[in-house]
Amino acid sequence: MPLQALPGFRDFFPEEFALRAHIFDAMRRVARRYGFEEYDGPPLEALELYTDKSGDEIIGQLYSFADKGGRDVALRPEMTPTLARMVAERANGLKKPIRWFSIPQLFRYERQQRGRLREHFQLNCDLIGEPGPLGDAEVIALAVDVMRALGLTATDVRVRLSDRRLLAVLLEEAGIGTARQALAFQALDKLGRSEYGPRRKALHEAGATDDAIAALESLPSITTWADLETRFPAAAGAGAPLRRTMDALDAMGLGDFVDLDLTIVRGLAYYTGTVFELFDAQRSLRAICGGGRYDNLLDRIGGVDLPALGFGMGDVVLGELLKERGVAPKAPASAEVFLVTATPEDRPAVLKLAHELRDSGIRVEYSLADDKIGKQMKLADARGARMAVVVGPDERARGAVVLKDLRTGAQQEVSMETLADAVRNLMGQGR
RNA sequence: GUGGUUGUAGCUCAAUCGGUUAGAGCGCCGGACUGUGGCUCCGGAGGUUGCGGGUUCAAGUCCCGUCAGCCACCCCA
Repeated sequence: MPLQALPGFRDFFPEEFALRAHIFDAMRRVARRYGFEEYDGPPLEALELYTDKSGDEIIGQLYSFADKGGRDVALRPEMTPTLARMVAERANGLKKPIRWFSIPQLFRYERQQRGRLREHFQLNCDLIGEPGPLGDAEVIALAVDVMRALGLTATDVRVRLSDRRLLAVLLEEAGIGTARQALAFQALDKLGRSEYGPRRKALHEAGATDDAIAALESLPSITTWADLETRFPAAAGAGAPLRRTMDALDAMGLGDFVDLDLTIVRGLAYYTGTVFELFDAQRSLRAICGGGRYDNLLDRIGGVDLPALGFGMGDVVLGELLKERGVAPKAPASAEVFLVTATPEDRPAVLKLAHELRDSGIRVEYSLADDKIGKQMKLADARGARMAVVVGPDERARGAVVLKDLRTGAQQEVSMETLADAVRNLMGQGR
């Protein structure tokens, strides 16, 4: 066996490529529907773009090396620094809010697992220059609509939504101040999992009281505004932006997808407000999508002080979910019409007709060898062709061919001049 | 990076206690059905049992290493 693809990298055979194209297509269609414009940047960047000011979380698993000129470079692990640079370059000339999206291939060097490779494609949508909660709703709605465009419903996929501004106040009220906030965020993220134990201990050692820890542990049980206002009457004000975001999603008719979930904090340190993740409803896969508001990041990276928010949605977990839910596309028929020669003398007519059909946009194939009709028909069938056109001497003498519907088996004689029309006519039926 | 677990045709799997030439279904290729596909029948190709070492008269099977997949951790784009 020849060399395989590197660990964590994928070969896309036609069937897999069909799934990828299906996902990309839904992403593009929906993003454009929201008025987002597509952009891209280089897949290889200077290492310092990531080590400098970006979140330290990523640099440990950068896919980096020295190029032949001795430059330290890295395959991009995320799109945000590139986006920040590009926006900063033209910030003055761009009408706000900026709505941009991209589907970059991203890389990271780490041990692969299911749903987590060394390479993936990720839809990135960012809304820049809008501080208000309607912007948050807009971006979350976009993510949800990609799910819907792919045939997923509120019983397949859930949005878990929180807000760091609200969390900070809640923790403060519970007796966990800003000094211990990072620890508390980590603990919150791990709550209910086996790794929570050590975080709890760390919190305790950092001086958090038993009451404060108990309050933190009760946050997952808060799933409605009523719960929140009952438990933290004084903190409800800090939840106002989040509430307006959720109200907007309700008004759009997408409320069914959304759960208030105070355990969502996101790993990246730069989030400053709304944070959200999309999961499969059964929670058996990793996150499909994650994002939030990062109002200070553009200033830090690009030197342009603009509020912003966005999300990343990877193709790997999403593809697995589509297969699991049975909404992945079947590989499309490679040819719609298959032309068959009865004798070698029919070849020129087949070539002419095939080319005319192709010119009119129909997917056409024909046997390249002078096989017997039966064998050519077998190939037509294997290709999934909707119909076959048999070109033989008898009909050809009359300027006609036989058009056969491979689904019903019915066939009719059609003049060569009207073949394209007859084909289109037949394709219009059924489907 | 750490720990656990699994590796047999393209795919899904079989092979007694360590015992002849590692099998089957599907798929693929070819043929029969002689101007018409699906069905059926016949034939064929395809394996260094992931790779390397060790134990043994004998290894797909036991041991060690390694690589790869999966799971958990780290981390989570």
